[in-house]
Amino acid sequence: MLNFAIRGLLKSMEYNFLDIEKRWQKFWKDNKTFAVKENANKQKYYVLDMFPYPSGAGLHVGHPLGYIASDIFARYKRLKGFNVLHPMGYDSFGLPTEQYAIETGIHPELATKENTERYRKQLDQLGFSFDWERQVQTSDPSYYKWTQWIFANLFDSYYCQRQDKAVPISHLVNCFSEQGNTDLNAYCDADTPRFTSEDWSNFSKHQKEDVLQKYRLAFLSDTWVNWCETLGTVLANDEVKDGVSERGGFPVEQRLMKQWSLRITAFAERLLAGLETIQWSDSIKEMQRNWIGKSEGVSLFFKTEKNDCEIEVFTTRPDTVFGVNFLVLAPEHDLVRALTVDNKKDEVKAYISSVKLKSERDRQVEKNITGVFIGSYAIHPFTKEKIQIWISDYVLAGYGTGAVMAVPCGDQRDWDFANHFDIEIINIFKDIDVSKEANEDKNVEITNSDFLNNLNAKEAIKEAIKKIETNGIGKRKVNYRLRDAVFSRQRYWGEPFPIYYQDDIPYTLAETEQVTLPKIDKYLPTSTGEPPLARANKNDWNIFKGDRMETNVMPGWAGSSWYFLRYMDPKNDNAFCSKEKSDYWNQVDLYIGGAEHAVGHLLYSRFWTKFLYDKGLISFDEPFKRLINQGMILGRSNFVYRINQTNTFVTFEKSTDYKTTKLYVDINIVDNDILDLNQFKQSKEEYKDAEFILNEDGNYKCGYETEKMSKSKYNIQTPDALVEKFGADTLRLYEMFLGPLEQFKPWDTKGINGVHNFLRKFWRLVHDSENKFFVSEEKPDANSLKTLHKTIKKIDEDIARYSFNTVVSTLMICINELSDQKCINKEIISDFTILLSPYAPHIAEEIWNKLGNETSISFAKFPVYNEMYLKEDDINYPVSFNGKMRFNIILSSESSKEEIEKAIMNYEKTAHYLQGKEPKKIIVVPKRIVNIVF
RNA sequence: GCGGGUAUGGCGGAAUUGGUAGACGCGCUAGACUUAGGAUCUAGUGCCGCAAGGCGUGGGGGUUCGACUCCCUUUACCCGCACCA
Repeated sequence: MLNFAIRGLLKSMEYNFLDIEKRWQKFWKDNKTFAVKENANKQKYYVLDMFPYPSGAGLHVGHPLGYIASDIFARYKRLKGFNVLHPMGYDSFGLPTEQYAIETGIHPELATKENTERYRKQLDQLGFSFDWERQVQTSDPSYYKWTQWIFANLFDSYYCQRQDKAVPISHLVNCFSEQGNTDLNAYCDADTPRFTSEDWSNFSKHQKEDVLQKYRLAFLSDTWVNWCETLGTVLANDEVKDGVSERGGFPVEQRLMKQWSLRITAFAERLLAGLETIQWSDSIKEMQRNWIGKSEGVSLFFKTEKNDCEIEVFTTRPDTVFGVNFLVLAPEHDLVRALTVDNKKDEVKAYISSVKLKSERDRQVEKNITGVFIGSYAIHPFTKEKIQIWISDYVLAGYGTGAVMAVPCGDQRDWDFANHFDIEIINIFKDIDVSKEANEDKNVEITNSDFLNNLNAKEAIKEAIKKIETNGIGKRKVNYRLRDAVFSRQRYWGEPFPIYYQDDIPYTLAETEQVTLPKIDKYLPTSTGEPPLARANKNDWNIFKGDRMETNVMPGWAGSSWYFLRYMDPKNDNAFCSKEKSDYWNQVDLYIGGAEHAVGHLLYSRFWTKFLYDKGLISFDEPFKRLINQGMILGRSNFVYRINQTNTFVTFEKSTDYKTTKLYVDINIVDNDILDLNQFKQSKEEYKDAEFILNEDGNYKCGYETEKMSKSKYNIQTPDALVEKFGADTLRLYEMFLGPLEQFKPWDTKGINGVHNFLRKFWRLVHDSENKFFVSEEKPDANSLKTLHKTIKKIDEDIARYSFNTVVSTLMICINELSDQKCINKEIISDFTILLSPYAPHIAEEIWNKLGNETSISFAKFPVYNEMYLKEDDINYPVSFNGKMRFNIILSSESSKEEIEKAIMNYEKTAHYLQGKEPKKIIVVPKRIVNIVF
């Protein structure tokens, strides 16, 4: 017994990570080790993490993965002499907290405070080198003041297409009063009316503002939304399932609502082009390209038979224009009402309301072909023939012009539609059968098409556009799928708009005024369906101007679109960030975060950055130079198998012999897939009397599956328990050791002992049996120098390609070799400690300190690789026969090709592998390999 | 349907420009020290085979003296987008 106690004590004396880690975390905090200042003499490096939303659930082992990688990189860059900006903060506005407030009545601000404090504790225990002096929090009024400020700037700007940049709206007003808008090249809504300077001066202030709204980069517009009456809110597409809200199952309808939008579409081309200048993964760039969805074609006008209106269609295939024999409009199209003939009105009305009940997603899933002929006709611009006008939900109001020229022979959807409604299919393709399906192949000759006959698609497109433009019936046009970003949320926990209304005209508050979130009694919409902020009375607002304040709030991505700039100058009261500071810190050099933000956050921040650049407020127009998306860490869920209608659970091996139900079991009561039966019985009342059918070893073996970590799957691994058991250094190393940063990988704690042993092995190398630190002052021997420099070289190379997992193995190999060499040389150990420090900073500080250093290892000098130490006198050549490696032979590195050939031909084993044949060819790659072909 | 990615031992993974496939770690096997081991140390460990040898990077084909790596083709899985005119 006594023996046991002493052993336990000795073991804890060995490498006492708990004590070491606590001590150094305190040291860093007390000494503000990682607080950073601008320093013109030092080269800057900016390493950023996607800041977390502080949820109530806290961190699981997947969260810190990216933070560990970025921290390693930041620490590495510091050792390399860079002035490193490595901040952290919280994206603290958001729905879950608001939902929690609705349920409990607890103010989101309070819940947010608790959550951020817990996050901070969990982050601190992992030893990150964040500069917490620079923390930002999007829900903090001193932060969102500037989010509001940027919004107000967007409101006061329009996009000038001549200068190709955002310009103050006051310029536009000047143009209007001097020359109207007829000769203006400014980005605006398609339905903007043309007016002269005289018109402008005669406009009422409402009319003037209506016009300006068509140009402003932040503007009010009627937008189709998924409105849920019962919840009193607008829902995102994925919150709607089968026409009802996912939460609660309440009915949802399409409704036109006045909402703030941001004119991101004005930046579409630049957002596309900018992708060429940044180092992001191909998949993310491709997703953004997809999202922007550029297509080049022509917009073509079809006159209508009776009315004097024209229908504009967009097409990428003007070459097929002679195949057009009907038009299809989106049911929501503006002209539908005017073009519907009297005896079709009821049918059209019924169709439109049936479409309105379907969400956009439903419409996409729907495969039934529906539509209505609205009774009137358009005139084909070339053949002058009468063609029918239809409406159908396969045409989307939000894409292109909301109308298509139907070419049934050349477009499968048009073909299906024509086929379904028995409309004629005109064939314009030579020797192609279109009676079974449309021909979408462009490599065919066109016929039956007047001036386009005998051309292929490519030539015909060119010709068609030429003719369309000279005839004045249309224009070359670039179309984007990207839509303007809806910027209003009918919620409470978000940034209030710096907007008030007077006579229903929106005005921004003065720059000196900041509106903050008013206190309200409940976090729910009003009984009339107004957003929660409408509950605030006039004197609940810190500022109240005009007739009413804006009661929507901004969306979650508002604050995160520019936070990387605020870190540069987090306490500035006079600007969102001084130009001086943003000039110094400049772009984010390395940005690490999850791929789930591929298009949302990453596109919007690019947009805001370009806007701020246009305004001359920053001097770069792409925010994140290099982006890395860390892969998700998946959980490993365990299952038990209950035999149906019984309380008996059968072990995995025998589960197929019975009819069973597979149930999740908490991974905390399972060890190596073996279930702890007692704990299982205690875990739930219904399991109290559970019976078991065990396997041959007398154990209950659980099934397992690898899937996303979530509470409901009982497979959450928190870092806390692991830090306590193995220490933060071990956890950091282990998360990196799991595999490539960008890959998805299952979490499994089995291997964690391995990296823990590595740290202990290092500790034991420099401590004697009494756990006394000991290194030798002698000159290092050649072998150890070789080991060290091999390691330095590989680490430099690996970090340069963000291969963090291989660095861990390299460090392990280094310690294995130094241990074999019994190397406790002070110089070698010092350098190794520095190499290790970005990964395991606590143990590194401890050893560094014991080595006699008084300052933190964080600013030590990264050892420099010296080729000299790796020189080899002998090379161990692998010798292959017909490409198959047979044996190794040690030869001098100085040997010539001839000498190598000779040595090998004389080698005893060679004859055996030649099987009596003569070699045809001997390939010698110096210092690499020898291959004998026979 | 379109776009992007992945596939290597029992497991996580390594192999950077075509040059010894399986580094490193887990697990497993045997042994040592131990009253004990979920500690430590030593040796072994891709598969088949007693061996010689053969086979091996999802499948098939090709280029090459030599292919996990390059080309063609195919399968499975993951991610994103989609009646996009």
